[in-house]
Amino acid sequence: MIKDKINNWIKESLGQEDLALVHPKILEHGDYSVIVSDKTANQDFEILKKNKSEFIESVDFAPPRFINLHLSKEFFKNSLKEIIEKGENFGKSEHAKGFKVMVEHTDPNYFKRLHIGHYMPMAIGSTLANVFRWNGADVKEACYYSDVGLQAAKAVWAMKQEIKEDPYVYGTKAYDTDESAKKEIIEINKKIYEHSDSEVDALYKAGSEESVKGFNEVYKKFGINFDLYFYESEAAKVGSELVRKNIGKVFENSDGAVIFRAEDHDPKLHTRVFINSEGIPTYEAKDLGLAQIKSEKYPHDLSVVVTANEQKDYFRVLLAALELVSPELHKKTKHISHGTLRLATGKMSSRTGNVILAEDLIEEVKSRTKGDERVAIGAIKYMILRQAIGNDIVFDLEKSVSTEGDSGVYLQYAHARACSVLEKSKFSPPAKGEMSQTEGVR
RNA sequence: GCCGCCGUAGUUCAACGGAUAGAACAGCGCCGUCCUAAGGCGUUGAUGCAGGUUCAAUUCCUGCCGGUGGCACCA
Repeated sequence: MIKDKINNWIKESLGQEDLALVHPKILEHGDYSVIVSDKTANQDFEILKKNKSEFIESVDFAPPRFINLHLSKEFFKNSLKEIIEKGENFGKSEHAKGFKVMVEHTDPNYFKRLHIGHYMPMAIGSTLANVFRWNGADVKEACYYSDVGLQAAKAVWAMKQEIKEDPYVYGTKAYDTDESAKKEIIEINKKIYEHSDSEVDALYKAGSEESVKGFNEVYKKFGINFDLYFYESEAAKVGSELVRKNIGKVFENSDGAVIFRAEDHDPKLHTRVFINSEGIPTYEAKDLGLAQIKSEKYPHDLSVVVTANEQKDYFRVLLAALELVSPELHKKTKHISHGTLRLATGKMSSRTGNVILAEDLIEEVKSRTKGDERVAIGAIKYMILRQAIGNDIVFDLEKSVSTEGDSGVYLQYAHARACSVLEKSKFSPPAKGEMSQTEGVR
C-alpha cells in the first residue's frame, strides 16, 4: 500500500515514529499530509523536500504543522495500469493468507419464517466473510439453527389441526390465548425432546424440512452460501457438560439453577442463568457449547458471531464466562452486532403475523424495479451496507429503488450506462504495457 | 435504579483527534432535451445543551436533555 510506503519514507527521513498521516479533504492540500510538531516543522519540511522519493511529485508546507505531499503522475499511471490489468481482482490481497475465520450469522429458528430483519445479518455477515476472503483468508460461513424449543412445539401442535395459515403463527396465537392448547403444546415440546411420539416426530421432521427449504430459497436469492451448520440441540449437550464441569470454578448453584455472576469479574456485567432449575441448558450454556463445537469442526484463528444489538450485553457476559472456561477460545471469539431494519413507510402486504417476510420485501422491491430480481436484491443489500452496521436502518422503499441518489439501483444503472458508453466508443482496454497510448482518453 | 448504544443540513447518511464538517434527496436560481429507466450547472442549509482535556474535538472525559436496547431460569 502506498500509505505504508509513505510512512516508511517519513520514518526514515525524519527519524520520527507515529506521525499522523492524513488524507486531506481539499484537493489542493495534496494527496497526503503529515502533521509534524510546530517546533520542528520547518526543518522537517526541508528534509522531506530534499529526500523526495520517486512516488512523491512535490512537497509543500502549510504552517504551522501540515506538510502536504503530492503523489507523482507516475504513481497514478501505475495505479490505473494495475486496475486495468487486475480487472475484477483489483484490491485483493494475500495478507490474511492461511488465516482461518468462521463467520456465524443469520441464525434463524426452525418453523419461523425469515423476515426482513434477517436481511441485516445476511448482508453484513456475508459481506464480512467476503472481505476476509478478499484478503486471502480461509473463510467458512456458519449458520446456527435453533432446531428445538417452544417455537417448534407451537408449530407442530398447529400442524395437527388442519389449518391453512402459517403453523408457527397459528400455534403462537393459540398458546397465548387458549389454556388447553398451551398445555398440549408444552406436552408436545417434551415429546420432541424425548422422541417419544412417532406422530410428533413425523410432523416435526416434515415441518423442519419445509422450514429449511424456505430458508434455502431466500439464501439463494440473496447470494448467501453457508459452509457449516450448527444446531441448538447439539450445542445443548456440549454446553451442559461444559457448565457442569465448571461448577465451583466459574459457575455456582443458586435457587436450583446454575448461574454465572459476571459482575464479580466486571462490575458492568450482570448475572445470567446457564442451566435453569429444571436442569435444562439455556441459550448461554448452548452458546458456550457452540464455541467448543465450532473449534472442533473447523479449527480457526478467529470466530465472528453476528447478531442484533439487543444481544450485546448478553454476549459480554457470555464472553466473560468463556474467558474463564476456555481462555484460548475466548481470544479467538469476536461478537459484532447490528441495528434493526424497519420500513419508513410501514405499509406493505404481509402474509404472516405482523412481520414482513423476507421474500415479500424482495417481491415488493422487484415490482418497483421493472421486475428484475438482481436489481431488487442489489437495492436491498446496498441500503443495508451503505451505513454503519451498529445503527438502525430506516428502509425507504422509494429511495432504495430510486435511479437518483445514493441507491443500489443508481449504482447498477450507472455501471450499465458506463459499459454502454465504452461499448459504443469502441474502446477496448489496452494490452499490458500499452498504457501510454491511452493517456488522454476521457 | 444500573449498564450499553444513538443524537450532524428540512430528510436519509458520511467524516484514522487534524486544515473550510462531506454526499444524496428535497428546496431555491439559471440553462436545457432525446448516451438502457437518472437532464446540466450553480446555490441555501447542520455537529442536542453546558463544561473539561488538547496546538487542534463531530470524534476523548464529566454532567444534563432526548431516543433506543439490555438487566436469572426466553431465544
